[in-house]
Amino acid sequence: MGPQKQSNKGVLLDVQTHEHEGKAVIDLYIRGPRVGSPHEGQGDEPSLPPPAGIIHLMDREFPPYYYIRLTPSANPKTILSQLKEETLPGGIKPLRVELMEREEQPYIKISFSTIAELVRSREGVKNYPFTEALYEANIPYTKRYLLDKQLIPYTPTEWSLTPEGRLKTIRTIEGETPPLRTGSLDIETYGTHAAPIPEKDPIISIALNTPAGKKVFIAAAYENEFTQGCMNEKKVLEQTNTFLSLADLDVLYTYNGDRFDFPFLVERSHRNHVKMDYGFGDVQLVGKGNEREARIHGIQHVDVYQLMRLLARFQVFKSPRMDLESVMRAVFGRGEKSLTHKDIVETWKTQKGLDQLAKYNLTDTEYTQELGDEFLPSLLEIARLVHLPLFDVNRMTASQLVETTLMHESVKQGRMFPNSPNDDQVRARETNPIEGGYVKEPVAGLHENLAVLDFRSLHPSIMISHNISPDTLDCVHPPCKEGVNKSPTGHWFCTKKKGLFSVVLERILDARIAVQKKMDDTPKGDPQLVFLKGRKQALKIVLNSFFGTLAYPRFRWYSRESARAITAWSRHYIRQTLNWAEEAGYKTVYADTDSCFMIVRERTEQDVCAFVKQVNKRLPGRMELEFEGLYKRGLFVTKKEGHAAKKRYALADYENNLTIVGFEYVRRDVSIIARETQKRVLEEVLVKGNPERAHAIVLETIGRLKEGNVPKKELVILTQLQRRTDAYVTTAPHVAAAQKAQKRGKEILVGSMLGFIITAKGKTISDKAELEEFVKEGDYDAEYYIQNQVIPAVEKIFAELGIDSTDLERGGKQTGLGAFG
DNA sequence: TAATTCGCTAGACCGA
DNA sequence: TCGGTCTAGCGAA
Repeated sequence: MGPQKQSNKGVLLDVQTHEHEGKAVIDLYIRGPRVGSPHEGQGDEPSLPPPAGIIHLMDREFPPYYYIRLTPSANPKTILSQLKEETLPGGIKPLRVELMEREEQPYIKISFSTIAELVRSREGVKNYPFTEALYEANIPYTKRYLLDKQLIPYTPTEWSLTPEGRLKTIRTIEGETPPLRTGSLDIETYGTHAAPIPEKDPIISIALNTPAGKKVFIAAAYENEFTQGCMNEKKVLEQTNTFLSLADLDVLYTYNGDRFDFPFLVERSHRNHVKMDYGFGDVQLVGKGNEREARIHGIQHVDVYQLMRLLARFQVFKSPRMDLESVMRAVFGRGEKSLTHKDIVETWKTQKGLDQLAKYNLTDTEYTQELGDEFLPSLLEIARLVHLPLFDVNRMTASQLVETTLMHESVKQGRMFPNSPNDDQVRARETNPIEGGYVKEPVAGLHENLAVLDFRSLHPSIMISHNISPDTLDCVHPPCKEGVNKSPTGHWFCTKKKGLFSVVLERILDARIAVQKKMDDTPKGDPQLVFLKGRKQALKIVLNSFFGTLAYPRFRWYSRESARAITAWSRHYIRQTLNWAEEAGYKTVYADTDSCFMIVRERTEQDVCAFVKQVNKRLPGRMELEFEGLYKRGLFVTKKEGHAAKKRYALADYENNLTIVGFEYVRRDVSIIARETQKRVLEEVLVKGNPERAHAIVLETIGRLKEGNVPKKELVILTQLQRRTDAYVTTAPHVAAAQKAQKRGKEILVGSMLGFIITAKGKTISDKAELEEFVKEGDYDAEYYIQNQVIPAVEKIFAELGIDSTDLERGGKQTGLGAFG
């Protein structure tokens, strides 16, 4: 451990594992204090960085283990001595066997020298006659370490060593975390195949964006201020290694590095006999189902593509496509189109336009960097919350975040984790779904002076207020049975002892409120705000994930009755609120799960807020109704079948901002021409109060379509291909378009977003559908876009205003406004 | 191998 | 050619 002896404090960055002399060893990567600082971003060579800041500690005293739960008839002591003597099936000798108690149940804790032995032992141990079940038998080893040691990554950490230099203690301590050093990488490859193949196609350039400078290494005789020409691929790879080592990063961003850049880098390095080493260790590609993950020793590889997908799932931002440029535009409102693979092939063939190639290569790293830096605070907060390295949380799903958080609390409370369900249990759970939230049928029409109220974090607040948790469900105490936590479903939750879920949720909710308070107290423009915003975002994400997992059939802590109780209470409280509003003299026009719309009439915002206050007095615990806003106008439309449509409405506030919910305008599977026309119509109707103008806009759009000069990009319909094209029962337009493209030799991946246009040629709509790239400008079915896109998007709006739009159906031959006006 | 249910709409498909 | 039913996708919360 050597020269770091003087300092035993640092920031824990990563935990990994390796095997040494037949023993599983934990590797801890800790950022020690940086001495001095490198020159930032000047010149073409990174200047020498400070002395390597990463400390590598090893813990050799943490054997992997799991628990055995014994059958009721088994004698724990006898079995303990038996297991101590015995060699397990497969010739495995346990390292340690101990008897222990959890929640008043005896368990045997069985430890092994290596992870491989633990894994191999499971089947045999499971089949012993005295074994009822194995517990905590498939917890990843490094996660187990963080759980048991209660260590939190990215927080200050202190450790001590024995005189022999072995790790004695390690713990998380209070203190500030210094900012992380981040950089980004992007590669370009050359190949004429449909998709690049690492075994065949070379890397032609690599761009790097680090605090020590920006650089493109290109395998060509081309140089400029940021580009260095290299003789060949090997040289490009070697230069990259050197540059990255000197850049001394904590975090390296890529965009899809897991599935593209790193598989390439690993394979091409191998073929060129170049050792990949960015200053500390090599790069590992870990298979995970059909996916791959690229893990770099000592540096956190944050795949920004994975991160953006995580954030998109939590609706932090919305983008129909997930490529770098689309995401940039969705998040920052800017982002230039990158070179296509075809452009790159052409450039490389002719060796003309290398400046462009280098520029785009570098631009992509800049975009990746911007996105990464923007959301790193959120990711860091999640990492701290669930006590896992950035690398792991970067690739996690909602249920994994929740599961990990609950595991930490379980360890703290000395509880055993429930086991994951087997396939039969999953199937049984799937066939028995729970009832969801309440949606009130709206009163169709154009309303004036609307107030919108909503429950702040509805499900979490119900869970906290009624102590809902699988471990408090139907507790044994008689008074609880008829207490305040008796749910409308008839089940009840303990009123004496807080449950696992409630404890965790309350902690997160309190943290979120504290962050909000800090934000309110922080002056505008303070750089601290960025981090606070990120933290708040992260807390919200995790907070909102708990309810869903309770009803998720594969979840360890699945509890149908808990989930049912939550939704039953949610329906109860929203209905209750609607009633109270009516009693107070408001007319309620709509409600969906946690929100409530009512007509204010002659009352003021103060009146509404006073009403909200009254409601809050009557709500239990941490439940809270909030005043969301006041609106000048709101529109609900009638469906084809005559009832008012739920989950679609439009609002205009007193600052003339338009909010559109559920309508075609927000749907990616509708053409831009239809969406934009709908938005303009809603704007005229709700914001400007000018329906005649709205009508004229539609006629004008229909005219443009008929003339045949609407550009392609306004006609594209986006739809995701959710399975292989041959796996569909019916051939929808996007499937038909994909099949045609496949016949032309295009490779189409499952899950990809297809952009298609309804052309003039063909009988059915599917016949006419072609992927955008195969359609010439001007080749579109004007009738389709008029009758099936534009008119359906606007006619229901006009219908609510009493405007006869039958002239639209006939293609805008007439211009009358019918009954209106 | 990883959160839920509610709801709308389209276009294909099928039988009369 | 019609009308009903089913498949599929997407959004709200």
